Amino acid sequence: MNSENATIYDIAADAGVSIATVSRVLRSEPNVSSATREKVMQAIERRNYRPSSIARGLTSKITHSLGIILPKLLNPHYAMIFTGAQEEARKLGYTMSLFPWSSLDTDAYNPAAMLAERRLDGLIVCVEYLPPDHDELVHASLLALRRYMPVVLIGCVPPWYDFPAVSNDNAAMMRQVVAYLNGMGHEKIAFIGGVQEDKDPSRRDVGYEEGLRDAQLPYIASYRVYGKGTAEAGKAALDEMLKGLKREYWPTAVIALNDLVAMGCLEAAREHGLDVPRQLSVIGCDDLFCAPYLSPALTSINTHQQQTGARAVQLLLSGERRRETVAWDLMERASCAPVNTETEE
Amino acid sequence: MNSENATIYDIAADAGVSIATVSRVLRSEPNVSSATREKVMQAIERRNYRPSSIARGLTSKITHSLGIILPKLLNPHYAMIFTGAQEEARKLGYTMSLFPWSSLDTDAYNPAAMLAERRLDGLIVCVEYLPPDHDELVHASLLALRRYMPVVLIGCVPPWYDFPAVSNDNAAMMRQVVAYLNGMGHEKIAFIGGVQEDKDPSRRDVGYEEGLRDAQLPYIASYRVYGKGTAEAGKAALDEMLKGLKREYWPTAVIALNDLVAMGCLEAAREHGLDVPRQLSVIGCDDLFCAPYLSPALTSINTHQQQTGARAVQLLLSGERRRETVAWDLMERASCAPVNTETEE
DNA sequence: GGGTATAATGATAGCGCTTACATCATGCTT
DNA sequence: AAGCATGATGTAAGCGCTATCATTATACCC
Repeated sequence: MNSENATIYDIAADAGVSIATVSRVLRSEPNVSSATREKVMQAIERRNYRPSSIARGLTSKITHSLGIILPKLLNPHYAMIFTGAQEEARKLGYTMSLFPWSSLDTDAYNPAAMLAERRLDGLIVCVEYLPPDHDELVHASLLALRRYMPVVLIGCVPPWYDFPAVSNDNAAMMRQVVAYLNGMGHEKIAFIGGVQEDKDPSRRDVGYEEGLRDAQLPYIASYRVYGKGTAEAGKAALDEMLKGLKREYWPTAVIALNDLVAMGCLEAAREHGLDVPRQLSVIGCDDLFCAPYLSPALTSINTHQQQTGARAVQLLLSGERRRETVAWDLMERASCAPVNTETEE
Repeated sequence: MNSENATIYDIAADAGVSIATVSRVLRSEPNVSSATREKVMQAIERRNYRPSSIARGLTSKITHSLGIILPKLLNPHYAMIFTGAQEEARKLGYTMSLFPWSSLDTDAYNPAAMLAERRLDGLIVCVEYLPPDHDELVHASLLALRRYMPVVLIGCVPPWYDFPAVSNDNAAMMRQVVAYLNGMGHEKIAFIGGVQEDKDPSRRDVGYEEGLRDAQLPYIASYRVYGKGTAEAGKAALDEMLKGLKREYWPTAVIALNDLVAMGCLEAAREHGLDVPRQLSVIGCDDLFCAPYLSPALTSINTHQQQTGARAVQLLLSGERRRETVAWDLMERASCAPVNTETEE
């Protein structure tokens, strides 16, 4: 195991050439005679030689390795982003390492030190919804990271950040969702968001408001609550909303920030004896792999996270400094239905 | 962005010492006077200097980076393993990179070349259930990888492989599951496995057989089918089983290889108009995050995958060459219930 | 106080590559 | 046949560290 590997000197000696020549064939430079190239290739083959990316990196300053920062892979949303990014990186000959970190808790473990020592060729940072007062803090962290390597952002990025980024047009997405539900006759449409609001126009909660306006529906504050974006939080949020309203005011549709929250909503609806979708339509976002297997199967938005991850890698490596938007698809399933016009109960 | 970083020479010059001394304080060697150490620390602070792990790796042969090979992160089972491994690695000062590869398709993209160039300090390989004729192939691939770095395996490892490994005692686990169901009165217990059987005694399907024997139940071949371990496959497998049997012979309980398969089973049961758990108990394995949110909530086995990942890292870095087993917990939820003794229909 | 163990520091040789730059055959030009 | 691009190879200087010596300063002993 781990027997000391051959070096470029060994190959040069074996092939009877200088290390510069070996290096040339390794990097497939043009000016090498085919006879020499052949000799070298054979020596490489014979010793099963692989150039050390470490040594290469020291000299050439490029390490062919990227990093990605995200809160947690256990959330399939991030697993999709990671997968998309990782696959794209691999295709381009890059390795991808994970540095878990949530932009929500800026005080916790900070990967900056570890990142600074690794000489990565680039870094992708998944930014979570930020409470208003976190904007500055997170921005400072990002600037610090950028001192060491190029950075591309993914997610809900405050508009004033001067970073290349890939995201969905969340507001437009939510406007479409509201229109979709309204098209089925829903007028009492609730929204269960993530952390508390701020004024970022790219946010989903803002899109929800705009959607109501487009549909000429009143904005009812009680229909809009916030949670932590988890299933438990989603369940608690809907539960509280229902408990706080007389039955006649209960919403007929609820839009969840993401599928985890939607799962919690389904659970809460079940506990309140609400039939989904007959009495309550539920729509999620992210289209997690389990969405079709919930009951009822969850209508959701496929946000093409893998593509988002892949694009981020492309931006990173191309050096283009711009913001991009990825399309989405409404996945119609059983959890949303036209509003029930028969008398309830 | 990416302004050329300070080097050890810059720090040495700033602090008025030699690079050897700077290196000493970096590695917190004892023989440095506190005055000198202080000077150096200040220079480091002032220039915001971080030693290059690349250069370090070249000299010291240790790169503080590990790799992990697994089929796909989109399967939460692997996301859990990765997370456990990654977190443990981070705690120990190591970075973790992902190399996707399934031991099932040995012919597809092979990460060996990329791995050989990276001078990783170790590699974790998640081995999937192997069809009999794959044993040798995969073993050869693993030996090839071990030429470059230490390897620790996770998962269902053929007993004759001479590699350190971490896994569950799958057979014992399945024996317990059969006993659990039998204890609720079930006698017609089906099993939906992964790839076709072989004789590996650590496998879940073998444990299923043993469990039946322990309970003095007959082994009925029609109750045991195989799929690909996905939700779709699970659904198709149960569907076919039911279609192939007269209703009176339908199993009253089904054990799924994992939660994905179990999700498929729930779906199939729904389509066949079977009430779970009144007419059919379903039990999964892995305890995915969505298990409690399925309906009915899925009874499953928590196999502590994160812990498995963490242990693998510990074995890797400690150099211990042995096999380990991780405990599991039965998570009782609503999808399993005592067998229904009333007349059906 | 001369001699010796010990702590503190410096000089320097790699680690395994890439990359100017130098060298040396070739073949073509005129 | 002298002159010169051009192609093919070699030489050697780093890249930013670690690690082994060698060297010097400090302390301690009889």
